[in-house]
Parts: sequence; C-alpha cells; structure tokens
Amino acid sequence: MPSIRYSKQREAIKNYLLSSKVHPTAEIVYENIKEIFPNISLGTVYRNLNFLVEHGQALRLDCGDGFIHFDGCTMPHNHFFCHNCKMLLDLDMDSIEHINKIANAGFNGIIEGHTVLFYGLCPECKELLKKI
Amino acid sequence: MPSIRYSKQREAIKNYLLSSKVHPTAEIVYENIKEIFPNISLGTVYRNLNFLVEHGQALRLDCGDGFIHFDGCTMPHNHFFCHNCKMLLDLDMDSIEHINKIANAGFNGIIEGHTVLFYGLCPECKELLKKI
DNA sequence: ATTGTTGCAAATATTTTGCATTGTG
DNA sequence: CACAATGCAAAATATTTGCAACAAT
Repeated sequence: MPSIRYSKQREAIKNYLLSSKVHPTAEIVYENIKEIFPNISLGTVYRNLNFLVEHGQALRLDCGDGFIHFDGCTMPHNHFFCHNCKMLLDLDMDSIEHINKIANAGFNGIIEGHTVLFYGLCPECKELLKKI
Repeated sequence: MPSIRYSKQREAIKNYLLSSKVHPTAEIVYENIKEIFPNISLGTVYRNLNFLVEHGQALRLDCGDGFIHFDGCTMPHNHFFCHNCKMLLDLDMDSIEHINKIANAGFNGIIEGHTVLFYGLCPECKELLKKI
C-alpha cells in the first residue's frame, strides 16, 4: 500500500469537516476551503474527502437530494432530513443498535450494521408551517 | 394538475417492477422492457419510473452504489445491501417502526418516518467466503 | 531522489430535458 | 381536437481521472 504524506489542503478539509455542523457537500467544502487556499481545485477536495472516508476519518451521508454529504464525526449517530428546508441534521437520541438483532433473526447472512435516515420537519420548519 | 393517460410502456414498466425481485436500476428496467418494446428510450423509462414514484406506485432506493434502484412493492419493508456481491435484497423481519418514537423523544421537530438500509454479507456470500 | 499530492482540464456516468411526433381520451 | 406520452438526441449534473508540476519524506 502507498504511504501517506501530509498535505495542508487535506488537513484544512479535515478540520473544516470537524468544525462544521451542516454535513457539507463536496461543493460546500470546496467553497469554504477556497477562502484559505484560493487555488485549491474541486478534484483535490473530492480526492481528500474520499481519502478521509476510506481512512475512517469521515462519513459519507446520502439523503437522496442528489449530493453526497460528509460528516467529520465518525462516532455512530443518526441523521434527520427535513423535507421542507432540505437540511440534514444530527439526531441526539437513544441507541437503536438493537435493530441489527431484529434484522438478523431469520436471516441466513450476516448483518454487520445499518444506516438510518429519519425524515420529517425540523423544529424551525415545524414552527414556520404552524403560522401559515 | 395534468390528467393522466394510459400508456403501454408505463404499464409494462410497472408490471416489470412488480414481478422483479432485484430492485432494478433504470438501466436494467430499460434493458428488460426493450424486449417487449424494442424502440423504448431510456428517457421514457426514467420519466415513468419517476412518475410511478411520485404517484406512490414505486419506491426509490439508494444503497450508495451510484445507482438509484426501484422497488414496485410499496408496502413498508426493509432492505439489505451485500457489500460483497452488491446485491440489494428485501429483508423479511419484524417491524422496527418503534424507532420513530425513540427518534422523536427530545426532538422538537416532527419525525414522519425513516429509511433503513442494513448491510453485511448475504447468505450466498457468507457461504462462499467460508470456503476460502 | 522518490513518490504522494495538487491544480487544471477533460472525461465519465447517471439522470433530465427540449422538441417534434405519436397516441389517448 | 387537446394535450399527455414517446423517442431521440442534446444537455445538465455530480464525480472521477490523466497528467505535468509541486511538495513531503
């Protein structure tokens, strides 16, 4: 396997992911990193995001909006997609890891894990729509 | 809203989805429908798949393999993705609808539902890998 | 010096869309 | 006859990749 070398672009991308709470798309990462490295290219952003995912330092999230989102928090947690404002949020909730056992009962393969995406209205959109 | 007219292409696509167990991609639907309608175009397939989804007669499934898969069975059920053979399967398992309540506890928005994708090794790949 | 990484641009690949034509109601 | 649906091709969109230059070890 190839060795890994430091790059300031990659470090900046990793730090941005860790600091961001919005689960940014590659495009959004690109626009933010450009403020630090005006010459960075979108290809480099994609390469580094994929690198981070493959090295367990970021998660790929797919909420069906046509963009892949990235999450710098790799600890297991669940996500929520607001179908009104299209925001992708972290959910602070009790563990549902037990659903793996439910899925495994009567299944002859191996359930290694799952990804869940809850959807509905986020707190802000709920309030907004109440007033209409 | 525009009225809906019958088309034999759409009916064939719907029937194919209902008969198929493999959660086909648009391309696979296209190749199969071409055996009945050799002149059908991929655009028509996409338009009809989207039509069916928007009219509650099919589901869009995203398992992260870069293709959207379609499911003619609209009753709530869960899916499994084998990361070895890349197959997308239905899971016959007990309901896990209660996770909506777990997600809603302490959440100020509205949880309307969820999509889950379990992943791991399908029965066949499990056996295959055992022998290596 | 070696080779991983970048920036740029071109290429991929999937899905959508414009438009003239065909088909349904 | 009105207009929804089709077939075809072109366009749009997101992501990947080839390559020469640059930078880390």
